[in-house]
Amino acid sequence: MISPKPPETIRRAALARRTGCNLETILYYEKIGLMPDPPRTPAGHRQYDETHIRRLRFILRGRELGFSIAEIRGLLGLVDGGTQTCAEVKALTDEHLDDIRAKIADLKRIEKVLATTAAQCTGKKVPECPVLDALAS
Amino acid sequence: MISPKPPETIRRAALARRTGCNLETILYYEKIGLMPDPPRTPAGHRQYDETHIRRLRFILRGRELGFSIAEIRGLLGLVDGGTQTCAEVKALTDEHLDDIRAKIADLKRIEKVLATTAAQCTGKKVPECPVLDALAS
DNA sequence: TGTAGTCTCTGTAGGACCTACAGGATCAAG
DNA sequence: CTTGATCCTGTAGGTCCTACAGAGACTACA
Repeated sequence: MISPKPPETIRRAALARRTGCNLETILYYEKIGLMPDPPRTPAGHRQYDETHIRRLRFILRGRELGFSIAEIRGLLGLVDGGTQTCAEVKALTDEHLDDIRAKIADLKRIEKVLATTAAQCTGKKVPECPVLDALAS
Repeated sequence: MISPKPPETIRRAALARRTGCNLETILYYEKIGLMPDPPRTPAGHRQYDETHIRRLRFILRGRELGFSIAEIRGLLGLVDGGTQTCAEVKALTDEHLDDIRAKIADLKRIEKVLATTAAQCTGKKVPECPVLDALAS
């Protein structure tokens, strides 16, 4: 009898390729506890699956968006631990929401300015650029 | 005769307070060339003005939004240097625009998920959290 | 004018978050 | 069974700050 669904594991290099993550960073995230210790082959090679891919993508995107490791740990904690009370989760979530909405607002301001700048680009010199004003206020 | 407008300078600690920046980080940004060498008092103390405040706020917010020092340098270069051609500025700007729009999209996805999560918080246990799914796809 | 308190300077060391490499074992294809 | 890619552990390095040390300067108030 053939086992109906072999677990479909990938190794570290494949995980790196599929997420765009640096090879070594995967080890680092494991060391600091952001990524779980994965199962190993008898020879000690790490075996990852879909859940690892999703988790790593989340971490990477979070970092790109300016969340600290601690903040990502917090967000992941909302997923991992069923141990928190609902009130705690709500407080944490609301905090993150405020932060995220502020970031969206800022990015939109930059976007608008850059789009305007790009639109003014018609072969002349750089206009008196209002980029700073947009963000510094 | 009184000089009609004294230049209104502030010192480093005041700049730090008004921007939320760490005191030492100001020196660091000066060292790496993100902030200009400001004028000094006869005794060598740095004198900052409004333009420094605006520039520093821009840098800080940029960092919070996940831009690297190099990227911020690029954005500031759009302001500082009148030396680039318009085509170069446009290419740079468009690149940044793509990045920024991707970030906005991601943040909106997280926002939606978190808002949903928060809304489900009614005193029960943590729901099967779809946070990962929202970002990892 | 003294003197306390806050500020400034330069320099260097340390922390957070990766990233690269060394030296050796393992694996998959031909 | 060899070859080249991949894996392991460990450690050293890079970026981006952050903190502190030790000495000097500025401000306010008695």
